[in-house]
Amino acid sequence: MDKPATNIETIAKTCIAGRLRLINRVVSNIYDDALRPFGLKISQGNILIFTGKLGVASPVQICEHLQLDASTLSRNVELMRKNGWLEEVPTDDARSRPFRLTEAGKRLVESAIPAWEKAQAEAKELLGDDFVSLLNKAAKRASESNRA
Amino acid sequence: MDKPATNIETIAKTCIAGRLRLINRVVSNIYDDALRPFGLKISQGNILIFTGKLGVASPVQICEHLQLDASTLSRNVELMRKNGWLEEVPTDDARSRPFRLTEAGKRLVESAIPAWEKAQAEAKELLGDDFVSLLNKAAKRASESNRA
DNA sequence: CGCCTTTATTTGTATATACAACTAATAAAG
DNA sequence: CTTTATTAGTTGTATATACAAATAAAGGCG
Repeated sequence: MDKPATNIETIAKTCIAGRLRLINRVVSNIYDDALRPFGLKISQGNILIFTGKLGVASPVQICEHLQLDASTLSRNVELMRKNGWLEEVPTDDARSRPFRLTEAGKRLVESAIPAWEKAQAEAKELLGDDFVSLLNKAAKRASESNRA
Repeated sequence: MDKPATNIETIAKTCIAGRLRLINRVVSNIYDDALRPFGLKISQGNILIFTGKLGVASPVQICEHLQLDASTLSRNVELMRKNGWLEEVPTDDARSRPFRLTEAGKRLVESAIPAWEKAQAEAKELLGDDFVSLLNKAAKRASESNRA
């Protein structure tokens, strides 16, 4: 046993991506279930939240913060624009297409907060406090990683 | 300040789902990059790994282990079957459609192990040892959660 | 000013994901 | 043994995601 050969068993038991993806599915489903009455999914919710925080957001800003591919965001924003939750903001740089929450978008976010709280509590209960505590640091590192 | 009103700032800073999704994107990209030379994505890789572990796997088994929707798995298995990595196994219960790795599937998994190891090391480095240590427990809980 | 590079976004294409509805087959009830 | 309920998968539809390529507008340089 000089070299501990990595085998299928080992990967099945230790793969970080596999575990993360599994947890991500379960947790995203918790939030999606809670937000369904509002016609909102957590994927879009997080974009709305960050947009609200920024006031006026450019796609490139959101993509950096959330580590989203630009093409992914583009389509997601388009859907939320059609839903009346986001609106474009005029700008001098014609390459950029910044946007902000509409009034309807703000009302949506406000009204969904109790559902978010419920999902958040359920997720915390499921994953355990210690894990959740470490999420912040890990997410910060991931958010700042520059692998492009 | 009787009731600490949850506001947009709070959600932006604390949403478990948002953080998990972000980490999941970054980490999945690490593995997908590493596995790209093999025409394999980590989403499929994990299904192959679990199939290999089980020997013969039924869709419902994989879905339970990985907390995947049956329709998701169905399409994913179909792709890997077309790629020659999975093959159907005859069964007496005509409702079930179990499958196993083909020889090519086994070879693929074996050949991709060094790339997986590289990605695994990179992910560990990025997320931190303490976080990775807690992943096991959290994933186990998520895997056993029964929210259907 | 005109060319070249960089930056910001969109479009084409493919996989991942889930929900709802459907099909088919076994199991359970009577 | 027939009817009903349960179980296993697939298909329709919609969003999420990323990569590659295309578009378009600034910015920099000679």
